[in-house]
Amino acid sequence: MKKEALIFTRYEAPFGSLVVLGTAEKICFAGFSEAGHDAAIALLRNEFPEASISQGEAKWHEKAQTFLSENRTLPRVLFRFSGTPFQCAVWKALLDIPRGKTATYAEVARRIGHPRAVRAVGTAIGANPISLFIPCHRVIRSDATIGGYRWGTRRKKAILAWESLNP
DNA sequence: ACTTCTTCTCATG
DNA sequence: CATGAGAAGAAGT
Repeated sequence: MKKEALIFTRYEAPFGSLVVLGTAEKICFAGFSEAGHDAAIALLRNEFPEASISQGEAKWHEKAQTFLSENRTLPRVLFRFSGTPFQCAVWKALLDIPRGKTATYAEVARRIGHPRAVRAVGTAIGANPISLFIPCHRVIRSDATIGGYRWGTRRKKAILAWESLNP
């Protein structure tokens, strides 16, 4: 199988160092890594063992930067979803959450037509490879408490705070 | 009234 | 088969 060429860029955000990975055209992964440059690469290689990863500036670089500085939403066509149909449905639903707002897991479940599959939704959101850009951090529990977060609940709070303080 | 516990639910590994 | 980034209702304090 031919190795896919993927490009990554690191960004500094108020809530941590972000690593964004994708093809020249589309973003397929985003995560946090404070542990340093090498650790970031290791993380990416671990997520995509079959890809050849190098640093560089892809087409989405400018938009990603705009997103971080102006806190805007990215068009979903910019993302490359890889996952089960269920996961894709969940992630698309997340993109419809207005910036600065939050939704509950139950609401997301209802939106995709499985009102009772709240738990499954939680798992699917947790598996989201493009954190931050797909606003998984905007999803909270029904009683308004912060649920879990793949990158730590502390970070989840930080992001939410940043979003509300940044018009 | 508040806290804990029990049960329901469903995609995933 | 067991588990999870949940939720609603019951039971106990």
